[in-house]
Amino acid sequence: MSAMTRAEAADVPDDGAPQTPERLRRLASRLLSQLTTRSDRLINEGLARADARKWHYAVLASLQEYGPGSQATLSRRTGIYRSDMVGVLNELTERGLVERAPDPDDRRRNTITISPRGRRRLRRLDKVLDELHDELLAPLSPVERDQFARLLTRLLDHHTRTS
Amino acid sequence: MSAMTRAEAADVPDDGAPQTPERLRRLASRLLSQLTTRSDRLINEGLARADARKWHYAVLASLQEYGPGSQATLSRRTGIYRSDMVGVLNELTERGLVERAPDPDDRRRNTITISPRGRRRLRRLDKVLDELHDELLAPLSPVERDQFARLLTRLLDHHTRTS
DNA sequence: CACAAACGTTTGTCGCACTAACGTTGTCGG
DNA sequence: CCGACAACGTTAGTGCGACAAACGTTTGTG
Repeated sequence: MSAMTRAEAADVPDDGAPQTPERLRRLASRLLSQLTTRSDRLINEGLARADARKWHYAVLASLQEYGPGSQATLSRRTGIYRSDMVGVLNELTERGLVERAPDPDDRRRNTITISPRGRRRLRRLDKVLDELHDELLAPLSPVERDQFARLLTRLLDHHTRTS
Repeated sequence: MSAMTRAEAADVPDDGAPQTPERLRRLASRLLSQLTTRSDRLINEGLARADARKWHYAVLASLQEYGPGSQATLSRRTGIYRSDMVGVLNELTERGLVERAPDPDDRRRNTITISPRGRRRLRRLDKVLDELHDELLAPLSPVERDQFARLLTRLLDHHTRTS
């Protein structure tokens, strides 16, 4: 009970390796959040270099694939909260990537439309994100990347149904 | 260019399904952060019910496995920033789970020691976390859980070496 | 002995998920 | 027809996690 305490704190000079406790190394939740921290940083910095944020991409992709929609619709499709959607759309309109116009059929809504410039931007961001994901998933083979994505999708699906 | 716009915003009443764009569904970074959001919430709420936070677990596990250490050492072992470590250790000492005493050999440091109560708490939290991870990984078979953990570990390792 | 480095601490920043509240506008049941 | 209610866009604010900056104290090092 007292023999093996202070094993490295005084004796061993702590050679480089951060010595993560095994309990933590095995914890899926921890692996997830740690990896996500790195991943988010990687993606955010990459997108920032292209004057974009991931929310921009989400909105542009949604508009491209499903056509125009109200802010609330976009909110549901992208998972961005409607509170935060306001700012995102401000940024996108500033850059001329989308257009925000009041919906004549329902004057509570704004109709958001992607612009030609927005489409070009989306294609650009597709490339940027492709490269970034190559970096993110570098240690994995194509097959493993697929496995990984499938596992993530299954877990995410389960926890969104069971919300 | 105008035929398929407003495809669902007006015509279809948007039946339940949130219609996530395919571009987003395939994005590993997005899957990661979405899942981590859910995972973090699950874990945080579960630990909160046991009057704990995940940082508590990290520190207790580190102390148990490697013995006492200074706050800076703990910081490196757990990945918690030294700025935040202060508060965590306050909470842990308040609950009598660790002891913080000035190190006589180096008066800059505090030596943090786990208490018997801390050890009991750690065992309790082991159980709590086991149950929570069962919920988190529910859709996966044991083999798949292992695959998942290995993939995460490999990715994380890669991005910590290449930090 | 001067200087740099490590330690613990306080304070603050940034991004993200999320809540609360408000005024406006549409819907629907009696 | 109207009164209750819901949806919309917007503003402001909360909580949390990761992190930077700066400070006084203490300790090794040239």
